[in-house]
Amino acid sequence: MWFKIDLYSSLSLNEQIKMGIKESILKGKLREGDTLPSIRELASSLRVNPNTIVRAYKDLETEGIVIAKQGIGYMVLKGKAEIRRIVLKDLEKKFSEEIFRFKKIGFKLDEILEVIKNIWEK
Amino acid sequence: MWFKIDLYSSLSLNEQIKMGIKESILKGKLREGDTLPSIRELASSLRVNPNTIVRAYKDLETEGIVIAKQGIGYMVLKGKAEIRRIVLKDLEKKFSEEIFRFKKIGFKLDEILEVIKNIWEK
DNA sequence: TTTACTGTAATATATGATATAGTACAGTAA
DNA sequence: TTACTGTACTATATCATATATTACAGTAAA
Repeated sequence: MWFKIDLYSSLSLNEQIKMGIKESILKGKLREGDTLPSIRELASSLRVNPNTIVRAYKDLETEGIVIAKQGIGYMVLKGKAEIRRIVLKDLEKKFSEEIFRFKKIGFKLDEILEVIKNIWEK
Repeated sequence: MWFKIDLYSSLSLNEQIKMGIKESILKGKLREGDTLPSIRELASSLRVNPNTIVRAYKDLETEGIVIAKQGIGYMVLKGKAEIRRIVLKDLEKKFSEEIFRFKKIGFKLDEILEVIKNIWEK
């Protein structure tokens, strides 16, 4: 498969799978119009329960990234550029609450940016 | 009390309490040498189980921010400046994994900084 | 039509993290 | 002695996450 599961990640399996599919699109391993690996196939190759794949695929469908076709499979609806935008939006949502907390406490934007740069350089 | 608990926060009670104490120091409501509210007192004022406060206080002690004194209470060991540094380090740790993921995928630092700025301006 | 794939649905169970409940013990100080 | 402190321990509850299992339904090719 195009990505692997890290049992020690802070991300849940569900999130890792969704991210894995998005990354696959970004890397060009999946393109608009392609079908995702079947639920049972991905489940067995990642050694994960099929229900877990079902949930991830449905979430991706809700996000508008793929569409389900009974008896056929899941088809990719978005290309690289759109996924880039979506993923950056995901990041924004994920960091929002924490950043606001810091803003409220009285930290300055530059201090936060500095933290990000520090992480980046490691 | 100097802070409140948000039952709908994405942060656990434990994390909210630890953050609440740190913020209290940053706001000058708690100073080096002060004693924290007693475990039972804070538990009842936040309407939270005493065990939850115990855990939070012990975590703060592990971080070196307070020290326990049997029969007396918990005493604050750090001032504003040190807490500022600690809290920024906390942020760095919290964001690291996610930022690295983006770096690895091929995003540029500037794109991430842009996301942070977007959040900040809202 | 049969076969072998697809997705879908539903119920039950397991696990771990988090928080609660309650009781008992130990140190401090007035 | 009294009334506060922190500490320790065991039990229970809740929720999110993931697993296990079985059954049903759509698609396509032999």
